[in-house]
Amino acid sequence: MSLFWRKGYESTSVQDLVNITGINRASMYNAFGDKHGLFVAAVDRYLETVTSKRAALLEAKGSPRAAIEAYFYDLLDFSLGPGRRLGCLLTNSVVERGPRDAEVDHKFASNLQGLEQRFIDKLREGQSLGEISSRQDAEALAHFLVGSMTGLRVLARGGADEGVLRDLVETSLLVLQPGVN
Amino acid sequence: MSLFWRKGYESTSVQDLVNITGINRASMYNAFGDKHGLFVAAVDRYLETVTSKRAALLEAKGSPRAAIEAYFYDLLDFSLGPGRRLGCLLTNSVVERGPRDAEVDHKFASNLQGLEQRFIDKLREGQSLGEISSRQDAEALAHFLVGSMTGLRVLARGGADEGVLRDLVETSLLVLQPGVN
DNA sequence: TGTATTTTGGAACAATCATTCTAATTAAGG
DNA sequence: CCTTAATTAGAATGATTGTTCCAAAATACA
Repeated sequence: MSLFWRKGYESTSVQDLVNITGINRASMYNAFGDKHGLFVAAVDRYLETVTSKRAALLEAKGSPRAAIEAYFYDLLDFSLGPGRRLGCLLTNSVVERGPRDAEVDHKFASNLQGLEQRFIDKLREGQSLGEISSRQDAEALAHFLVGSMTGLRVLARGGADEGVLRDLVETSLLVLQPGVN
Repeated sequence: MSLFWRKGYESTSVQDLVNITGINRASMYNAFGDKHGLFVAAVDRYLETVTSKRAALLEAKGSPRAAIEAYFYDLLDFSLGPGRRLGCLLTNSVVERGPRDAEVDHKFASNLQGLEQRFIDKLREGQSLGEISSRQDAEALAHFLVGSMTGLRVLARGGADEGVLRDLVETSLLVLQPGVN
């Protein structure tokens, strides 16, 4: 998973994977079928561990807006960590392989849709509490947040300065602030 | 350029390039040195043609906010075109190769910085005219716009629905709207 | 303990990779 | 037209790719 995350699919050879895991080549093929099968398994593991842990922040009781903010700041902190400017494995994969890998394409779409739905729920909740702006409907805001998050991940991988990422997060969250309707 | 745009660097073989261009292998190596040299030339050409043409929209006289809006809607239209869900060649390249390709990394950073500066200029202008919000300084807004734009490009490549991209653009532009300070 | 099943090391595979070479052909310049 | 340079076709290079195979070692299970 780490290797695919860092180097992408094509640039990671089966030999690289054998070297870093210490697992025998034959065992790998026996367990995962082929390189692509192992790759898909790595992406799944990524989603189960890294991504879904952060998504849990969106389920927190209490202020919906605080939950969304916690989500974004957690992502920001992670994106800034040393040696962690890797972006998102799934996002990287869809950029590299999306058009030619239906499985990756589908995972990306469904993962994003799932997140979007969580956003929508929290946004609606926040709107009815009056702590989130109702200038736009929850769907539009959720689409906006998904786009902003995607930009954050890619800019992080691109090596953008901390200030850029921070401004992006802060300004995006400002959109949620209720003002004059 | 088209091939690298569509398939990325690693998945595009020199043989593919020979086939599609009709140029002899030896001539290519004579002109560009190696595959990477040709790739860099393709990225440069992309920036000169595709990207800089859109950047020119930001130089338009008249309303600065309208110029920024024109820029984003032009990008949106292009991103939605049939067979055009390719994202941005430079962004795709930095995702695939950034960490291991200093040249691509540098091009990405300097290109983004150039765009950011154009945004800043227009934003300042708009702020002094009162047609752009002064709740945040121009730098923060520019960083936000750069991030939003990056998200748009990546989501487009990921095959996101038109509505998602449109909401992302509209909501991002709404941030510029002056409200109560 | 004895049998069945996995795992291992490592060779072998054909295909493809980027790159270089040679020799023939075409184009350019005066 | 003649010479020099550039371009071509295509073979050849050695390295690396993903994948398979085989016999030996290790493990699991009864």
